[in-house]
This record gives sequence, C-alpha cells and structure tokens, in this order.
Amino acid sequence: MPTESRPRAPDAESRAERKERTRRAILDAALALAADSNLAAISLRQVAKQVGVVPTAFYRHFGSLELLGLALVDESFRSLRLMLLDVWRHAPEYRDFIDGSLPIVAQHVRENRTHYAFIARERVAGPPRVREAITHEIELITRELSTDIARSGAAEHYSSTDIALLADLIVSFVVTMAERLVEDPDSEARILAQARTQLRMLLVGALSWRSREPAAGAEARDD
Amino acid sequence: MPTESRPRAPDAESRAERKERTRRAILDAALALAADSNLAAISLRQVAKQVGVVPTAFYRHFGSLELLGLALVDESFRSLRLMLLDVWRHAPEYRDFIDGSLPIVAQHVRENRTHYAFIARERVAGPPRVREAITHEIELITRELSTDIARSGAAEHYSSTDIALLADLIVSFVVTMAERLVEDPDSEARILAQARTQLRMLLVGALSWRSREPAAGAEARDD
DNA sequence: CAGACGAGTGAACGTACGTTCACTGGAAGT
DNA sequence: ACTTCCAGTGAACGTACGTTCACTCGTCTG
Repeated sequence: MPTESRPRAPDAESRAERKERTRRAILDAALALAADSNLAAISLRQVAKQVGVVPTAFYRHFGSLELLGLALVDESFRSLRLMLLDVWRHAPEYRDFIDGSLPIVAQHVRENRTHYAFIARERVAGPPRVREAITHEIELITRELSTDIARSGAAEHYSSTDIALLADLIVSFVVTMAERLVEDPDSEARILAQARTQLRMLLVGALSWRSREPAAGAEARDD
Repeated sequence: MPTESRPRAPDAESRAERKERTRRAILDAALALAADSNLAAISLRQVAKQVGVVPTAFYRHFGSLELLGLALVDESFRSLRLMLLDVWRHAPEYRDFIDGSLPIVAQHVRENRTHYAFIARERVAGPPRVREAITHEIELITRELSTDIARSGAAEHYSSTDIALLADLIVSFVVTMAERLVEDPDSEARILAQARTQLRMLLVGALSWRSREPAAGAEARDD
C-alpha cells in the first residue's frame, strides 16, 4: 500500500514535513534569541512569537525549554564533531596541525556563530542538565583528542594521564578562543594570529617538556 | 561640632551605618542568588525578599540591577587583585610560582566562591555592560602579569608582544581552572593537581620555546 | 526644639511569563 | 467515504516581574 493515497499537489508538504519545518523554525528562533545578549534563559513565548506560532504549539515539539536546550546542545556538537573529524584527518604533522586546524575551527565558528554563542552561554549559565550535557560533550572531545595524540606518537614519552592533561589543556584553550571569536567576530584575524602563536608556545614547549632533546619539529621556527 | 549630638544609646546604629548594612545585605543576597544555578539575571524582588525589605527600597541603594552587577564586579575584582598582589610578591622563582601560587588562588576561590560564581556566570551571560567590565578587569590583570613577567627577566628572549600572549595564555588557563573550582568544589584537590602539571607543561615549554638552550629551571623535574 | 532629610513602606500599574484546556480543520489511514 | 489523528489555536489561569508614587517616621542638623 502506498504511503500517500492522493499525491495530487506536487509542491505541497506532507504533515511530517510541516512538523519538521516548524521544529527547525523553533530551534533556529531559539538560537537567534540566545545570540542576543539579554537573557541566558530564553523565553518560550519569545520563541513562539519569532516562529509566528502560538505559545502552546511549542509543546507539540518539545516537552520543556530544557529539552529544547538539550536538543540544541546535541545539534551543535554533532556538527562540531564532524568538523573535528575533518581537522584530525588532515593533520598528521604538528606544524601543519596548528596552521591547518585553527582556520578550520575559525571558519566553523563563523558559519555557526549562533550555535557557539548558545553553547558558550549555556555552558556556565544554563540549566544544570544543559550544563552537564555540554561539559560531557567537551570531555568526550578531549578524550578523542587524547587517543589521537597517543596514536600519532607525538608524545611517546608521555604517560597516558599526562596525554589526557595535555589534551585538556589544548581543548580548554580552543574553547576560550572560540568564545572570543563569538564575542568579537570582527577581530577574527587578530584572535587567530594570537591563538596561532599561543598554541605554538603551548605545544612546542609541552611536547618537549619531559624529553632531554627537543622533540621532532620543536625547534623549527622561521618567522 | 560633634557628628552625633545625642550619643545616648551605645548599641544603636547611626543612619549611615544602617544604610551601609542594608547595602551590604543586598550585595550578599544578590551573590547568594547568583550562586544558585537557575538564573543568570537575578531578580530585584528576590533580592529584596532575601534581604527582608520591600522591593522599592532597592532603589535607595542602586539605580538598577545593572549598577548592582557593576558594583559586584568591582568588589569581586578588588579582593582578587589584593590576592594577586600577594601571590606575585612571593613568587620570584618559577618553580615556586606554580607550587606557591595555585593553592593561594584555590583558597581564594574557596573562600569567595559566590563572587567567582557570579563573575564566571556574568562574564558570558550577563548584561553587556557587566560583561565589558569583567573583560576589562581581566585584561588589566593580564597586563599586570605581562609587566611582571618582563620585570622578572624570565623571558628575556621574548618580544613584548609575545610576553603579552604568554600572560594571556596563563590568565586564560587560570580563569578556566577557577571556573572548574567553582563548579565542583569537592574536586579541588584533583583539579589543583592537574592544573599544577598543566601549568608546568605550559610554562616550562613556553619559557624555552624560542631559546636554543633550556631556560633556568626548565628541565628541573623530579616526580 | 523644630524643621529637613531620607531609608524604608505599601499599594498599584502594566507586562510578561509557563502551563492548562477544550477546540478546529485538514491531512493520513482504512 | 468515513474515521482517526494531531499540529496548531485561542482563551484563561495564577504568578512574578520592574517601576511609579505618595507616605511614614526615626535620625540628623541648624
């Protein structure tokens, strides 16, 4: 039996399509409102008004504002992880890692500014469940970076716990950098240039801190 | 002429004293409410209720919630700077710097948890003016750390701009650490131990990243 | 001692909030 | 064709919000 018995109108949307469209509109409206600086906790009614729908309709899609927040966290980190997969795949060498990865991260922040603004805000000021979800996602990324560092063999003389600490150091720094890019998008070039130098300070030093002789590429610097 | 013409009751407060007491109570109540996880923007009425005063009385002390926020930022950073002065005075050597300074910072966070929680939250989620004030204060601290690093001669082969970047790296890291201490006070020991190692990774490496031979104390490590 | 001052009061305003409930009307299922 | 389903409606609820205003009444001042 066919799913739709009367596919008369070719440009018409199915009921499921319309629902998904409204759901997306709610997510986007929530992001847009979260990007505005006023409130950390966004208002259900504001979201509904922006979507052009009555407040009650919200509950057809999300049981509460908190669940909407969790959905946004999920969505934000899904795209972020895709980006990171791409970064790590194309970064076998550390000199390349910094110069190659930072612009990709910056581009992703630029193209998903509302997501990052939401995450940055809710990470410290959101409802507890949302905060926990964000913290957990960042921990997962740190863990993945740890295994990636270990697999790359860049830190042979590191214990596994020290590798984890190094990964945490890098992730924390990038989180801070992303926050700055969100806060002041016009200064992207300056923020990136500074972060490039700082990450090099951090990595070149950290990768040689336990060894007596410099690690591979540690003393290579030409500018 | 005496300020008080009839000092009859010895335990009675002057009008100015009572006003100051209420002002302090408002500041404390606002901090206590900001420590709770619910709202980034605290409510004037909640503050008044906690103080045990009618909402209108608030305006005798602060023109708006934003001005109250700015007062709290001021107060928080005043005590923070006093602590930092103490830290920097007793840290002429870098090995000592880490082991000596981190516990002091941790103690200060522990003893002023509500202040730090307020700053951490409002830094990214507060009203724009409050956010700017916090950013500015942190920049001032970074600048002071820069001059302190330069004066100490620890980074002779650094350009002044690179010293500023190093200082920013350190301050950003400590801000992140403070946020974690606020979020999870029970893990203070673990957070501190990890931060100790990470700061050593960062500093030992960074201080030698431009020089061919290791900087003073860079290779000293015994655990 | 008498008047000015000013911290705190109490009522009232308009607005916005989250959530509930019964409902409508068109698409989906049979 | 007839029924079921369900995204969206609209009114209503109780509560909380920031801000205003005229006021009290103890303290300070001249």
